[in-house]
Formats: sequence, C-alpha cells, structure tokens
Amino acid sequence: MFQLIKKEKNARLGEFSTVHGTVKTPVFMNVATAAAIKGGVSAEDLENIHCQVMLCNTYHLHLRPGDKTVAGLGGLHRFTTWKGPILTDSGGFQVFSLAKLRNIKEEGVTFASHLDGRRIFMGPEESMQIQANLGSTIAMAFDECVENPADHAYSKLSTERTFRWLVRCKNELERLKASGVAVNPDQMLWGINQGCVYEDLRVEHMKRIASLELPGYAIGGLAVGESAEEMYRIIEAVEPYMPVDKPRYLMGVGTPVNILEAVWRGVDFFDCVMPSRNARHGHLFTTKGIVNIHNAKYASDDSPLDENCDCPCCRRYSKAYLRHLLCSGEILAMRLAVLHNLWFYNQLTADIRKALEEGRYESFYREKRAILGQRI
RNA sequence: GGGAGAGUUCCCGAGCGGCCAAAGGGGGCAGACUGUAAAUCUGUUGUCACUGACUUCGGUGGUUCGAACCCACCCUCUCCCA
Repeated sequence: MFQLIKKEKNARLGEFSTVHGTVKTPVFMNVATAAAIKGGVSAEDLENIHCQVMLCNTYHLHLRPGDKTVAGLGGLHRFTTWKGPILTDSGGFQVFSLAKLRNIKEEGVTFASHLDGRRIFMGPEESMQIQANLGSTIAMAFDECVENPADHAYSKLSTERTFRWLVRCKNELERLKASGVAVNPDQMLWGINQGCVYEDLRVEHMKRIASLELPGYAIGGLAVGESAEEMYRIIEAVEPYMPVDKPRYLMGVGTPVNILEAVWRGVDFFDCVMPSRNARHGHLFTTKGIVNIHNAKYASDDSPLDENCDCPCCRRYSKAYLRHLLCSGEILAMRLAVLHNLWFYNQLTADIRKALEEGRYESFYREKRAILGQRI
C-alpha cells in the first residue's frame, strides 16, 4: 500500500494507495474536526485547494450528529461528499485536551461532553465502533496523549496502557469488519507511538506497536508544550524503529518549519489545526514569512497577500481588502484566509515532494526554514 | 419666555470630597494559537526624563489640608410647558 519512491537521507517521497485514492507523500492532511473545515470551507473548496486527505474527529462526530446517524447516511464520504481519503482521529487527543473533563481508567475514559456536560464513555472498542460507523479510510488507535508530566513512571504506565488499548483496537476493528458492520470494509487502523519526551519509552513502545504489523504508524504526544528541539530529538530517536514500508504520521504538527524538519527526519504525513485556526485569527503563512493581516500597516496595502500564491484569495484580493474584511468580522475574511493558509500548506508539501523528486531536498529545506518562520 | 436635567479620558458610560490617570463596555494597537471546548484568548490604550513626575473629567472663579465629585457665574446640549 505504501510505496517508497525516493529517499534523500531520511526524507522520503512516497505514494500511499487507498480505496479512496492515492496519496502523494509527504502530505498535509486538512483538518475538518466536525466534518467541515472551520471558516466556511466546503468539500468542493478542498478539491480546489489541492487537499489530498481530510481529517475528522471521532469524539466530535460521535457527539454530533452521532456516528450512527452518519452510518445511516452512508458514512463520512457520502455525508460530506469528499471523495478522497479521510482519516479519523480516535478521540485520544481529547483525552489530553479535555483533561479537566475526564477520568482515565484501564477500560477507557469517561468524558464530560463539552457540549452539554453529559458523561460519555470511550474506550478502544467504542472508538473503533464509532470510526467503523464513520467509515473513514484510516482509523487512528485510541491512545493516551500524556500531558508533559516530566514523570517517567506515569509515562511508562501510559505507554503500556496505550499498547494494550492498541491491541484492543486492532481486535475490535477486525471483528467489526468481519461482522460486516463497518461502513468501509477496507478501513485500516494506524497505531500511535507515545512515551512523552523519553527516548527509552518511545523506542520500546515503537518496537512493540511495530510488531502488530499495522498499515501505518503515527508519532503522537508531540507539539504539546515541549520545545521544537525536543520534538525533533524524539522523532530522530523513534524513526529507526518505524517500519520503512509503512507511512509515518506526525500527529498534530505543525508549523511550516516543523514540517520541513520532520520530513527531513523521515515523516510522511502531517495534520495541524494551525493553518485553519490561525487563519481565522489573521495569522497568515506566506512564501516570505508570517503576516498578521490585522496589523495597521496593511490598511492601505493594495498588493496581494503573497505574490507567489495562486490561491483563491491571493489571485484576486488585496491585503487591504482582506484586512478590512477581517477587522469588520465578515465571514468572507475567514473563508479567504483559511483557503489561503490551507493552500499554502498543501503547496508547501507539493514543493517538498518536488524537491525530493529532484534530489535537492536538503538545500530546499535549509533555505525554506530560514524564511518561513520569520514575521514580516 | 418658564421649568427640569445633562456635559468624564477615541466613543458609550460608571464614579459624586482623599484608596482616581479615573470601573465596565466598545473601538484602536500589539501578541498568542501545533491529532480544534478556539470567528477564541492575552496584553495594552493621557504625557514624559515611566518602581516617579506632570497635565486631565465643558469654561472661569471659589470653598477645602485635599475637588471629576461641593458653591457661583458662563457656555453647550436634551426634554417638558407656553
């Protein structure tokens, strides 16, 4: 399923084929938590901005509209009309981000719904059942993302539990597919590496999950407060133990520079809310660096946000207009800004692939990382 | 013409003798955001030689140790009666 086309040091150019189409990697997956990109971006828009994979969330869709409702409507693909691959996150990250509203046990996690406070239980089996109902292309394992405790002992308990949960996820998804209730009979499960910032735990955990021979592996629990250097260190530590013939996914990452650095260290898949969330807040990524379009200096700037960009926003509108829309609270501002930032991320990974194909990734990434992180 | 009320820092608006450079909104300016409880959150918003000083609460004058707050007059606005 994953074909490695070319390597430059650890950086990989590849293709991942699924029943919903082939993904060229490295790839950035566009985050549509509640089955929509926030900011008014449609499935049709996603096609226009060259999105390859859409990412949705198990927890959110379970709460609303309900995974059974989605299953009744034919699954996420039919529901959203997005034809390409869809990855569903398992709800594991909500174990982390809804920390104040949950209680973790071996069986699973009890959350207070962020919508109405109602208690909901989710364990590996529940997460798989929901994801089977959603019918995504890729289902992620239900894991525990440890919240930077600087606590090796707790992290070890957590990685052990996450491994047991992964085995339960695998068994449950196999059962669901065998019994014919999974909306997508080809749905695959990817495992998630954990272990906080501890190399020994990370490596041990990676070896164990690799032994399950899943079709893809993710590194989770990073970019949750530790430094970028620490994150790179962990990727470097884990990477040698990730199967070469399987896609590697760095969950929730990251900035353009993070992506350049992680590709250099052997990662193929990414996702992040940053381009869409930051866009809604006026923080825009361009080929020359970061623009805060709120800034007064753009009030009379008639030039496009990024002269090198072909997105629906830059093709047509000026910085002054975009700023005005944003300052006025117009919905169009968010839509244009989100389209731009996602275009930028999708284009960045396309440029990365091109550089890899031409065997010049090292110089490409060294040049780009110096520019893309700066504020202009 | 007669009566009643009001004028506060960019705007609205609280304050009604010291703890007031003055609450709270709004607006402005800047920042944050990494598997989305986020169209959110934070800081800042009189001046300067900024752990302090100076100038502000329609104007002028007064009372007081001390006034945005009390008194007098003036200016402006709103409402009611003719």
